[in-house]
Amino acid sequence: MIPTKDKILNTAEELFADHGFAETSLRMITAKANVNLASVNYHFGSKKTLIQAVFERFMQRFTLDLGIEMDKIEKQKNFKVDDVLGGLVGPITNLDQLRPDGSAVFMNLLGRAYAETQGHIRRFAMEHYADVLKRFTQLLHATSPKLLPDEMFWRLHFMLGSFIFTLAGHQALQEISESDFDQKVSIEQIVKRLVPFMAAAFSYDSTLSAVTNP
Amino acid sequence: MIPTKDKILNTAEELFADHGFAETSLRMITAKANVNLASVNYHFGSKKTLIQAVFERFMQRFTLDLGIEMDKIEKQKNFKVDDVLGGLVGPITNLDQLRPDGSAVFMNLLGRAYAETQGHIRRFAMEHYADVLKRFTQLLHATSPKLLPDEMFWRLHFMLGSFIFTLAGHQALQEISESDFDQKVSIEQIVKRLVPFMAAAFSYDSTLSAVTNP
DNA sequence: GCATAATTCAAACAGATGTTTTAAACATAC
DNA sequence: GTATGTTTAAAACATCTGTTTGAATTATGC
Repeated sequence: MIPTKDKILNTAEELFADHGFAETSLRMITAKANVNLASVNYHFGSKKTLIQAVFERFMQRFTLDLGIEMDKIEKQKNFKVDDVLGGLVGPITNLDQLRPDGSAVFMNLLGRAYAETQGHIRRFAMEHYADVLKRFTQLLHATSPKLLPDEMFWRLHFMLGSFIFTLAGHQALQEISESDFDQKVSIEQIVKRLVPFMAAAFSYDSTLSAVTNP
Repeated sequence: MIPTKDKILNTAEELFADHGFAETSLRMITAKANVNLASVNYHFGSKKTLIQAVFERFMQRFTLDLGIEMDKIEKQKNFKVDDVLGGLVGPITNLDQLRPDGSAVFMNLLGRAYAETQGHIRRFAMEHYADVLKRFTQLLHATSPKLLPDEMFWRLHFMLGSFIFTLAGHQALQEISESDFDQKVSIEQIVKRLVPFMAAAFSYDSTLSAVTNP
């Protein structure tokens, strides 16, 4: 028998990813999970903290795996941008073994969290991501030490946008890809396409403006 | 005296951008706009159509300007990726003359619309953007005719993600930039930094994998 | 100036929301 | 087996939501 607390988390996770936070009511969750309405407030205190709890499960696993991946990269002597960005593939796809379709669900949640109103999820997530993101930034910077800090900052967020946006909306993109090109793509394949694309952007030299065409 | 309909549109626009659609109630709008609650349903029918009306004002101007920009580029004989992407700068910044902080507001709305639940705004927007986006795609493809259609598709959406995500969250980024680097940046400056970055990504050749480092 | 239409207004509507309450059921320990 | 603490249950709570109503007001055309 699955504990009530877990039943709530599992169902909330699914519904949040599908419909968003504001659009998912506690009654929708408790009805689908077959638990009492009051149990959410009993176990989690409020809806807000339930949302954070849903995030926490994913983040723990993700940041753990990402940290390990960073360690590996750090030990390499001549790692490149592609290596650092490629380090994201594992931690993302590993979420699928945390739960069926885990990576997809997490990316949906992430996208929604970023568009969130008061940004309380964003703030909450940033606290947990802070150290990992810092290591990630440092490794990236090590591959392109010539880049000025402010340029680093912007490029990092440009990339972040592409990642979150693409993966949060991957369902729609997958459907289009299948109907237009007969290509059924997984999240892993999307990320693997995205990595060299962003790596090329990241390692371009802004001192030579782009006049290097034949 | 500003017509009630416009008062509603102006205030709704501001609140939607600041707080999101679901989190902005008609009572918040009508109170701030100093109009009667019922006037929203009288003038717009429903909240849903009000949201669309808010979008429409921006989209008309944006697509118009973007079309003009495309015409110019099309007439050049040897336009490059940077030229096509650079064509976005004008139409975006022009929104500031449509209304104070217009580009910022519009980008906020766009970001929120993309995270929207049922995607009714997304669908609505896509209908209006369809032809412009198609021209945009064609011009981009013309700069890199070797790219296979599916690779084109993905790169286009990777870029779209970077643009929308960055510009939708520009306020936070601007604040960080100012506190960390003492650099006060405008949306125009962000876009102008983003364009060569994405251009470099877009024009990278995936047949030669990235081994072209010194 | 009058009739007609368009707009504004206050009030109420019906329903959904998160949260709290109080009692019942359950589990655990002694 | 009784006492204690934990969990579930049904119901009510207060509040907020978008929308509708019907009368009052204002503007428009003649």
